[in-house]
Order: sequence, then structure tokens, then C-alpha cells
Amino acid sequence: MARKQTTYVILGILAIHDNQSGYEIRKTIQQTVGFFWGESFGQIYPTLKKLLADGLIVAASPGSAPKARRQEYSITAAGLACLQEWLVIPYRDDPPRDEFLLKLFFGHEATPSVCIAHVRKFQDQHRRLLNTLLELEGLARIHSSNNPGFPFWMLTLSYGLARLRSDLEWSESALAMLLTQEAAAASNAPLAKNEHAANLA
Amino acid sequence: MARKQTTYVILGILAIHDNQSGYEIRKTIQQTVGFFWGESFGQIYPTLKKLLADGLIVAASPGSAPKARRQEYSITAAGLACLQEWLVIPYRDDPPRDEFLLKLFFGHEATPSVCIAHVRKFQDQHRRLLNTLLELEGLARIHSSNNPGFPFWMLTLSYGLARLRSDLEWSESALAMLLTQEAAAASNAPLAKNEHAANLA
DNA sequence: ACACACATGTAATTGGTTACATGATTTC
DNA sequence: GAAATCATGTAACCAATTACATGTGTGT
Repeated sequence: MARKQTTYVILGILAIHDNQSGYEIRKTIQQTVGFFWGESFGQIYPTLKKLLADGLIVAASPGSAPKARRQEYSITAAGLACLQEWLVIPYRDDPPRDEFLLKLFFGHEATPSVCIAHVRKFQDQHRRLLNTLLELEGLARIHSSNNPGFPFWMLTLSYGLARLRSDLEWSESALAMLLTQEAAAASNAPLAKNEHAANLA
Repeated sequence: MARKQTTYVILGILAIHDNQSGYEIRKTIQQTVGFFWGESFGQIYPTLKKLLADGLIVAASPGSAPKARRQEYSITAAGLACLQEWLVIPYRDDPPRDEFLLKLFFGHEATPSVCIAHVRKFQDQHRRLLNTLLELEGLARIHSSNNPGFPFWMLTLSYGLARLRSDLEWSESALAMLLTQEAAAASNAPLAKNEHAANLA
């Protein structure tokens, strides 16, 4: 039975920590797998309904503080089985699409400063994400190091950190290259003017 | 005017090399930006019609060998302007989705061999892609090093290579970790049995 | 004759984002 | 009392994949 990916993120998150509302599930997703996975409410709430109807999750009333109108869910045995079935299926790599690289690839059609701006944005974002991941790593080590899932979380985290560092390293050399090219272009134009002036004189 | 991304890939490809058919454009995309961008025919042909209607490209009859029924296109001044406008707009990073990492993150819910299989597949794919990119780099250096776009192509290529190497390095340590964990799990089960037998004796 | 690459297109479906609509609770 | 966060949901839209349908040219 082919289900959409949202199904499995939700099941997986509930398998790690039960009794979460749709709102909380989304927050947990952002805080744990957010750096390589995103989900929107427009996707989460309908999926939750479907999972409930299929018996993969059950509705549980909030234990302690019954705030607002709020529905918590837990994973069922059937849900766990469904998750485990999915886990063994070879992953399919989603068709790659990187608008940043695409703009860079066509960079010759733009002025030098355009690519420089893109790479700077890229660096900013990656630096910020690096800080976030380092914080996340610290928190995980403190609060979850005895959790059986911990080694796997560290695996994805170390992937993220390795990639981030590689990306930042690359971006430095890319920026250096673009800046020298810009400088060359800038010195060529005035040079051309000077030559023109020299010719006139 | 907001256009879909397919628009700009096509325009960009035609800006680099004119007089290509839809079929050729797709092939070119695969061979140049394929490692970070994909396009399907279901997307290309309708977009080509739209670009033609909007005057961003023009239909050109095949120059030399008029094979099959086949339509070549070239970019217009308006098309180039449209591409350039798009290039300066800050890139928006597409919401990240990596099924491989997601399965790894939930790895604790599966048997150790499951994650190992995923990582092995990951390694295979990345090694193959590394070879492809190295070949691509060689070809580009031979045939296009004097093209004004060359530095930008090398930028994306070096990004791909850096990432690939980082990914492969990570995958080695990930695999090592998973293998020791698997060995530990395998030696624990028999150990438990032995203890049980010892208790009986 | 057969297979493969060339070549173009359409239709169905899906997976997903975004915007909209609503309202309660907490905090300042 | 205003603002932020918590909380749930629906509807419109869209970009893109996939499968389907069709046919030609080339090489074996």
C-alpha cells in the first residue's frame, strides 16, 4: 500500500515520542529533522485524519493540562508495523532541484555582483544552520544520549554537519573566485576608458 | 511575472547553446545540470509552447539535416532579458526532503541490516555519480574551457565534487558505526542464550 | 525484421504549498 | 487590551511526475 511520505514522518515521530498533537508533531519535526525535512499543516492535519481512520494512530485525551481544543495522538501496533515495513523499502531519491546552483550555473548571463550576492546569502544561511545544528547536538547529548534512537539521530546530525562544513568551505573558494573575477571586470572597464583617453591624447 | 522554474532552465540552456529541440534540451539538461536539476518531457514540451507564445523563444527550422518531425528553438532578446531578470532575484531554497536521511533517522525502529543496506546504496550511487562528474569535468575542460560560461560551470561542478566527497567520507564512518552496532547486537543474542543455558546447568 | 534512439505530445494523478478562516490561551 | 503563541482545519492552486499514445530514422 503506497502512502505518501508525510505518513511515515508522523508515524516515526510518534514512535519516538507518543501523545503529541498535530501542532506539536510539526514542531518536533522542525526541531529534529527540520534540516532535511519539512511538513506543512495543510499536509499534517489531513494525514492525521487518514491515519486515525486507518487505525495506525489513536486519539488520546491530553493527560495533564486540558488546554484549548487540542487532540493528541499515539501510534498503534499497526502503525508501528506500517512504519517498519516502509523502513526496509529502498529509499527513492527525490529528483534533485537546487535553484541556487542553477542561478550560479547561468551566472555568466548576469553581472558578477549577482552571483556574489547569491553566494553570500548561501554562506549566511549555512552559518546560521551550522549554529542551529551544533546547539541541537549539544541538547541531544545532554537529554537523549541514553535513548535507543540516539545513535541514529547522531548519524543524520553528523551528516548535516559534514555537509554544512563542506558547503561552507566550497563557498569560500567560490566567493574568492567570483571576487577576483569581479575585480578583473571592474579594472577592465576603467582601463578601456583610460586607453580610450590615451588614444585621444 | 512569476513563471515556473522550468522556464528558466530552458532559457538558460538556450542562452548557452541555441537551436535545440525539446528532446535535445532535456538531454543537455541531464548532461550539464543533471546532478542538481531534473526536467521531464511532460514539463518541457508544454513550457516550450508557452515560451513560444510569449515570444521568449522562436522556432527555427533545423539547419543541416532535416530529420524526423523536429522543432528547434532559439532564445530571443526578450527571453534573454527574462532570464537575466530572474537571475538577480534571490534564490528561494526549496523545502528540503531527503528520504534517505529520514529512514536513517528512524533507524532504531528497523533491524541493523536495514540501515546498512541504505548506506550501501547511498555509497554506490555517490561513487557512480562521482565518476560521472569527474568525466564531465574532463570533457568540459577539453571542449569548453574557452567558453565565457566555463568558470560558472566549474563552480557548480566543484560544488558537486566537494559534496560528493564529503558525503562519501561521512558514509564510511556511518557504515563503520552501523557495522559495529550490528556485530554487538548479533553477539548479544547468543550471549543471552549462553547465560540462559548457564543458569539451567 | 527488430530494437533502439530520436521525437513530440496529452491526460491523469498526486503531492504539496499557500492562503484563508477561526478561535483559545498566555504574556506583557 | 494588544500581541504572540497555541491550535485546527479547509480550499484553491500549482508544479511536476507518470503513464499513455504515436510515429520516424538508424543500425544490426
